[in-house]
Amino acid sequence: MAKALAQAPARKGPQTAIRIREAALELFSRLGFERANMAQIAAEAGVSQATLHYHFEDKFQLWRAAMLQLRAVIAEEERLLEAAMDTPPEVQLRMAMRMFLQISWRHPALGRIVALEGMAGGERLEWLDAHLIGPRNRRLAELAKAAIDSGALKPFPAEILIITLQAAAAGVINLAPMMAVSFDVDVTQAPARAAHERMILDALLGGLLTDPSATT
Amino acid sequence: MAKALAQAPARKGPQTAIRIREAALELFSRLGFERANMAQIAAEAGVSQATLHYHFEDKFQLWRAAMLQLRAVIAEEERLLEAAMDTPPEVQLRMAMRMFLQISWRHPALGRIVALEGMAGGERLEWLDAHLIGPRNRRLAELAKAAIDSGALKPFPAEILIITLQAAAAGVINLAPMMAVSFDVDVTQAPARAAHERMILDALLGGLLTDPSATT
DNA sequence: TGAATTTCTGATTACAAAGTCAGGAATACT
DNA sequence: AGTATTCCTGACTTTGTAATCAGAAATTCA
Repeated sequence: MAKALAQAPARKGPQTAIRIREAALELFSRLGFERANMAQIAAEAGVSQATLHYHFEDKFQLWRAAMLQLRAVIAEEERLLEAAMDTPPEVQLRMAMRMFLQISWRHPALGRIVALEGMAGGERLEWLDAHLIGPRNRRLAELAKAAIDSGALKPFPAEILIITLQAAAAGVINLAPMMAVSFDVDVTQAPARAAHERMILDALLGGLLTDPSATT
Repeated sequence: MAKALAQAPARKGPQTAIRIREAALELFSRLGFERANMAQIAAEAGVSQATLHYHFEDKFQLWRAAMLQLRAVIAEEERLLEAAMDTPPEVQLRMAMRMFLQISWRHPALGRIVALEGMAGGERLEWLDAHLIGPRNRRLAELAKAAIDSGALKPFPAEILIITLQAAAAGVINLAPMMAVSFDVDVTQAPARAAHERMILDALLGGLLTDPSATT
């Protein structure tokens, strides 16, 4: 009966595919690839499990399709960064981190996916590197290198610096369940988010700069 | 035949239980709870799968037993911290972070487990909070609060600060597979580790202090 | 209208992985 | 020696889950 209502257009194709991808993204990011199961995703999307296999060949392909949803987000970030190409690298880096924070709060799935697959290794990480995170990581590392060469950033290995900054920024967001259990703190509240952003951008990034007052 | 050698004492009980726990810890931490399977763990430990169920009731209990192996490590850290109770809180915090880094490099399992379960939530996180990470987290947060009250640390929310610092420190270690794929960098090499430690303790922690030169 | 196409589903299959159990082998106890 | 106990195993059962498939329902097109 609920079905009859939603099923008014029998060829509701693209719409259901989108719902499936959204449900898949949510569950994959919250639970990881193995723990998220097709039945759950189907239920979340309001379709039968067989429908998943009609739209997507197998679980891995569904996962990739869900990941590609995130590309639009990344693309937007890249567009904004391009527009600031002529500013000094340390300013670009700060902008990039600010965008990373905004994106991470708006799309916590991204950070969780990267953390999950980035720890595990394997074919899904290879795929992520090629399609989502690799180009971005390498560009940020170049930015850090440029900032180090110009003397604005302290001379730490650029790759380690970039990953550490991102891990610091995403940590509190990814570990929200632990923050709730250990501290009974809800970090999704606006005040917590604002403090978090200041801490990352001013204190931590500031500690990496040779002259913290320069970009503030 | 290899069995006959190792099996000299037929009641090799405790020894095999230990081997099982070690294998379980390694696999659980590398793959997470679901991806690690009993057959793998049994093979790694050199026993049959049924033996796992002889020593441990089920998979969850085996997981808990493996986690308890890590308690000794944590306990050592706590002991060292107790000995420094009379130093200023910001110095204690720096010590704690230095120990956290050492422990994380020596036992990468810990950080991976915390990241995996801390993102997912659920009964395993509750258990970890009660038995492994909760008391430690809360003590570090108290330390941070004290350092903030004394004016040594910038006034960010202590809980967020502590988790961010740990996430920053563990990030590069946990994400070693991603560092390898994205940058072709092996962060387990000594130079990378030394740079990482300086970055966390001096630059990042320094950025959180009101007077970075105080504890260096 | 009626055939063809697209979208979706219930029922089923295939398989992997957790968990059970009867019994064998070594050792300890008397 | 003989019995009991501990430790371990191969074979089996059960369960959870991905994947398949024949066909139903809706829609489009001729």
